[in-house]
Amino acid sequence: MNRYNFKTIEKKWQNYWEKNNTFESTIKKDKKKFYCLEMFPYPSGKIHMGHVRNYTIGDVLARFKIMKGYNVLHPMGWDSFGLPAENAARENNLDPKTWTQSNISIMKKQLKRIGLSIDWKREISTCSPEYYKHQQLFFLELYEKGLVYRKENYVNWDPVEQTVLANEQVIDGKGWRSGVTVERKKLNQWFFNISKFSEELLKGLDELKNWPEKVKTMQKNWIGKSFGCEIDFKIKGNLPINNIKCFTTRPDTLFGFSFLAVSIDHPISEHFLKDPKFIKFKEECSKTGTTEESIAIGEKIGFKTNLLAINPLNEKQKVPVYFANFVLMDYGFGAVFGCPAHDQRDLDFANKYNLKFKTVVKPINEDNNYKVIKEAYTGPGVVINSDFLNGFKVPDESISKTIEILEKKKLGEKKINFRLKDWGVSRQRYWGCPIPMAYDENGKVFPIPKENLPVKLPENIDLNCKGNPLDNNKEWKKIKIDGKELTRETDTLDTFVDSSWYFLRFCSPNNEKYGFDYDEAKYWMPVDQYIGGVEHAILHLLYSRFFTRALNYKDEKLNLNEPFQGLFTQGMVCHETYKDEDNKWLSPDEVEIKDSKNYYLKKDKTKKVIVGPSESMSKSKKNTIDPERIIENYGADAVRLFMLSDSPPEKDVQWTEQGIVACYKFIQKLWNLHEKIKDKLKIAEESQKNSDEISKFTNRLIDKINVNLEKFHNNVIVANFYETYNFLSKEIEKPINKENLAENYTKILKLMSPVLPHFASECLEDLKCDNKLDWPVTDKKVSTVENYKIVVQINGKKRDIINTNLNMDEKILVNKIKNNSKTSKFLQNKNVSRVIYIKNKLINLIIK
RNA sequence: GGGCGAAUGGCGGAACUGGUAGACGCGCACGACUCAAAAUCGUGUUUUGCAAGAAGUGAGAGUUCGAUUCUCUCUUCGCCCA
Repeated sequence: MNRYNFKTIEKKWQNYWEKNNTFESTIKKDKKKFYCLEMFPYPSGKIHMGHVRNYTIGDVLARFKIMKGYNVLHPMGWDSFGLPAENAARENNLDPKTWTQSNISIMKKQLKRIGLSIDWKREISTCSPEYYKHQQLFFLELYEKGLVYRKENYVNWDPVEQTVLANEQVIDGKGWRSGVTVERKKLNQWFFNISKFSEELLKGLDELKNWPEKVKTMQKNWIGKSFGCEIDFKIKGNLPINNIKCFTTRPDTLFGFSFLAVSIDHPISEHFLKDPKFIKFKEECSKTGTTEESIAIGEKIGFKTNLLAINPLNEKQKVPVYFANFVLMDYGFGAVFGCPAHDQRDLDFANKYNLKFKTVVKPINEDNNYKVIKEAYTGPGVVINSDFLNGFKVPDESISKTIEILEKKKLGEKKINFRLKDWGVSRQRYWGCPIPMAYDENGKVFPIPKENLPVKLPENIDLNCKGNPLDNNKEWKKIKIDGKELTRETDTLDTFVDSSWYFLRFCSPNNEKYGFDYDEAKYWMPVDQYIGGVEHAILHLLYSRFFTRALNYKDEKLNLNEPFQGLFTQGMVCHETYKDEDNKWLSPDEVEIKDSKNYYLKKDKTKKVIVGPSESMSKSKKNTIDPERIIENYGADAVRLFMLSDSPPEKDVQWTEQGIVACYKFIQKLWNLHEKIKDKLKIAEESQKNSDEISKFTNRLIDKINVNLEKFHNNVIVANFYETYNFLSKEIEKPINKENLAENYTKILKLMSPVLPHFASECLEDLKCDNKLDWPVTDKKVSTVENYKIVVQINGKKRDIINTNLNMDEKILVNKIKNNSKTSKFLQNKNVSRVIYIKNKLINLIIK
């Protein structure tokens, strides 16, 4: 028996697909389109198992849709701008372009070995001027539409990296990469006005029926719509300040007012800039980061002013005004009223500065003497100690009625507030898309004329300088526009901008005039199925949703709001972690498994290995497995099979050597079976009666695979394949009709081909079948109704399974059960008081 | 602290709209082949019991003829936000 030689066979089919342009996609208006997209990779140097899982899931779907007759677009590209290239270039004394391009060519080869149904003619790379010149044009268009603006803003400044960090790059007040405490710094930055779309982006989520609820909830929370009230507090004091506006979601606790806290960046701060104590306080504040998290965890500190704020509902009450580090200028109006009894942050603050406060909400089962002492009460209840608000139910009634009263008295106004802030896109980096702007000596902004695009990155730069290399490049910085001497913007765009429209570029990757062609984009968009890691649940997806809207804003030429119709977020690939006796990480290659409990060092078998928990593969823990080596040893089909088996795709999967070996062996077994079937087809009697068993099985299998593919139950599909093997290997031992076997076996191979494309293609060719890969349909001629197995329950307990005919009469069935040796013993001397009969499925006899 | 989700054999996991719990794989055990091993093939594998049977899907209740599935309370874990 021939062994299945995956090396030659996989290469053969990959060459075949490439030569025949099998996966090249063009617009075919008569066909239904399907745009299948996986998140494009960052070209870090090597593909990792996470990529393999991601692209296998996508590939199975794309191949399935192709076979179903859809016109499928399945492209691939490179998210090739970004910091790692700069860092690597600095370390190896290379330029980022060379480093990136060599990584791309390596990774492309590796991806091709997985056997993906990619249309490589559409390959794009975000770092190429052919890509980013369009992005610069979009930037200018958005600028014209008023969606891009420049403002001075406080940023998280990483003093080591010399760059601005996004909030999510600040962890525990420290830079995610440098680990150094982040500082606050004021810089001129470019912003995208994403907050203009807050409401739309929130509402749009309802349309996204094929998105995981989890992701939608995360986006909802991120956008953070809150209903509340804007209150104008009158201010008394020795400064020309008459009022301070606050936004609050809890106006119903206004009688619990104890202090007013404003951000250190609040406009009133200019009156204090000469006070050295205030300057000192400000410096102290800048030590804690600006993230909501660092503020929540960090100590709450305040600076007391001589100002007093008057409670609008009780003019006699005057409370102190503080500057406080926990109030953010860009949320609401940069000022909050403090109600310590019902907000933990306020309570911590009040206790620190010995401020008096009142309890104004009590839980329902407490009496009116209820008092908050150490823990703020934020739950539902009833308003107390609040004059005319007393008795209102918290929260719904109390909030809406308080707002009503405030509005009537002209003291406040109902307001909706969003947490979502505008998107700062300026990065002080070299390896990114240059922002096509320039300034005169007064700082006046001049957009680069569109005909001068692209603004290309200079080459041969010095990356080892401090700060932004572009800023240090005096020649590049100089530019003349209309005879005017100007200085270029030296910041580059956040790489999230690059990935906010690449799905549009794939529709017309070679269009030189514009980022995409409207007709082509209208045909292919939206992406029918987008697949990627859940770590992009918020930012990348939200930015892409914004950018699509922004491109369509005002002219509506694109006529598209939501770029991703369907979204699937796959889990990570995990592996056990190993350490030696000195607590140093070990890679799986260094470890030998003796039996399931004892692990030893390969090079020194007297030394035990400490096995840690399975965690997502990462270089730092050394628990990575190199896909290239695995494909080399076991073949692409085996890897694909393993990536789908074991765990549902949305959950993490555990990589094990045994698992991949089992998949490899299974393909061998399928091949052996294939050889047996071929023999059988040579000798099988044509006259042999047509057995329905195999047809019935195939019919059921088609139904199952269809359902499981649509629902991404990929692990169940693999189980279905194993069942199929088990069934077929027994079935072919029986006498069998030749035609019937050939027909059904062909169908089965086709069902397997999205998962095992090389293997299935080889077998189909070997059978000299038509090479047309159409998706099998069930054979309607095969009867499925002859025998029904019915579950017999007595008092709800399963006692037997019996064969019946379709829709058997209840009385006959009960009689049958009474005379059945297995069930009759439970019925002796008992009366059947009730019968529940679900035709063709189950019968339950209730006895007393 | 809030929101969302999960919990099923030794392990990963399956079970359609409330209708046979444990599919399928791994592991393990036994057997066949072999001088032997590997590979391969076969049989078994929730617990308990010789068996008939009984118990059993994190714990406790509830609805129902019937609950892994629905409701409530609790425990643990995960993710996100804070």
